[in-house]
Amino acid sequence: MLTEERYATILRILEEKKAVTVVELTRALHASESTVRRDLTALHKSGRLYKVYGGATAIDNNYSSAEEDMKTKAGLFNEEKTSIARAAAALIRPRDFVYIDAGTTTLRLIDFITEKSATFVTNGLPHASHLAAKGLKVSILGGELKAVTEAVMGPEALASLRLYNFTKGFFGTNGISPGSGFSTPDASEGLIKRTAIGQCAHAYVLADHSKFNCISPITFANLSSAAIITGKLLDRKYLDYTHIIEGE
Amino acid sequence: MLTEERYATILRILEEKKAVTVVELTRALHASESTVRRDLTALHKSGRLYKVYGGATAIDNNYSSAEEDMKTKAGLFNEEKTSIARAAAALIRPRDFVYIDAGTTTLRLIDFITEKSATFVTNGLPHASHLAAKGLKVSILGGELKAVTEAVMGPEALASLRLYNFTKGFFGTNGISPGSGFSTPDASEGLIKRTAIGQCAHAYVLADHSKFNCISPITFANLSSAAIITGKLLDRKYLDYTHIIEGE
DNA sequence: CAAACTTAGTCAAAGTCAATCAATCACACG
DNA sequence: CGTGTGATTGATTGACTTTGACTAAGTTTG
Repeated sequence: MLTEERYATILRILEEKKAVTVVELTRALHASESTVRRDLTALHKSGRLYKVYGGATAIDNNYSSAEEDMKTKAGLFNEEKTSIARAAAALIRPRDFVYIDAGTTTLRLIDFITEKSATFVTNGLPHASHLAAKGLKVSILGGELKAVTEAVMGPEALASLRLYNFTKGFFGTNGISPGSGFSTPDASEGLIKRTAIGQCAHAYVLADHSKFNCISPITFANLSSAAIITGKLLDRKYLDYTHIIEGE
Repeated sequence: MLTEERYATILRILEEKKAVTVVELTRALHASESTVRRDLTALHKSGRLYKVYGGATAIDNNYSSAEEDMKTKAGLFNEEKTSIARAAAALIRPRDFVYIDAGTTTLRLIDFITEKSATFVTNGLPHASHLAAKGLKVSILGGELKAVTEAVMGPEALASLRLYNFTKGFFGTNGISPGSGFSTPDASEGLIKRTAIGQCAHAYVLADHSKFNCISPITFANLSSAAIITGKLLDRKYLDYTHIIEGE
């Protein structure tokens, strides 16, 4: 079987089952464990799945580009995310210099921006595109592009980030926990987030309630380094660690 | 069997199965492995399939949305532009380090790229997006975004451009003339083009016949600094100034 | 904390590749 | 009718890529 065929089969299985073990794949593909592992490594590198101990899982694919409307409307906690985006956009003041992190939550934020005198910098391709379409001043970070998320990553992005001093920054996250702070599944993504947060006078993390008490592999900041903007705070203990802004 | 018959058969099988091995094709075509390989190489070069190790896969342009089709079909000199794009894409060799200039002509070029081992850098947002969707290695220049063209501009873009040494670069133009060389209407755009061309070992300007003997305000290169890829060369005098590649 | 399992890395074997070459064929020309 | 020319084909080659088995190191689980 061709390499590409195996890739396609693996991704098809993942789409269906969301998670699969190496052993299951060796049977499905009639290939050796070594080959399956190599395939998973390649697909992981190109961002088409997450490799985990013992197998792989489907990408957390709330990211998207073109068919944004369709996907977001189908997305989870849609109302909550909208109210979060609205609350975040309200924080932007005249002549602010704002960093917007790649990701769907922050993408929604752009729709609610009304402040025309602010300047924006982002590492998300769709974000840059939307901001420009609204007639706002926008720059994009340079660097390698990750296919799935359409986000700019890598050493070049990090270097150019360090030149900026943002007044405000808006970030997405996959997990929030008192012990592990804000965390994300991808290492290079985490590195960008960590660096960007360091360049912001005020950092805000946008998170719906499902992200609380979750831990992802890579921590990119501790709780005290950013305020959290969320829909409805269910777990009051987070008030001990950082400032919380509730939407609506 | 005639060469064209084999081509047709291969493409028909691919359309149905999406992937096929060389061995399967030798049986289906009653031809030797050498012949099948030669056919695949030819079809790959002309952008009608992807050659992969062990066989070939169908081209999946699932990213080219209906909207885009409309746009491209509505454009002027559509056929000529397609053949220019095809000829340009065929120039990309394994491990090339390629710059792709923002603009619609170069955007079309991306559809025909079959070389997976090359690395791409671009200043066009849609270009980066398409390249990434095809699973190619791609970086984007950092800098300010121009709203209309979705192209990255400005001092930051210039600075990061100077770090790269491209093996090949593909550019659009608004005017070509013996006296004023290649020219464009926008100053900052011209500056980017000028700098980028300087970083390319081989530069190619893609231009349909309507661009010849036109002059735009800003000259970004003289004729000798880039080869011209065009559909059909009407004015033979340009052969005195630079190398010309005619599509189809 | 030890057994069971998982992993990245190395290696030889099998498979695949582009390049070369001689054989074949069609066609043109004298 | 024979010879030359160019195009196409299939066999062969040495170089390269992929594969699966094995191993030593690391991780999970009871």
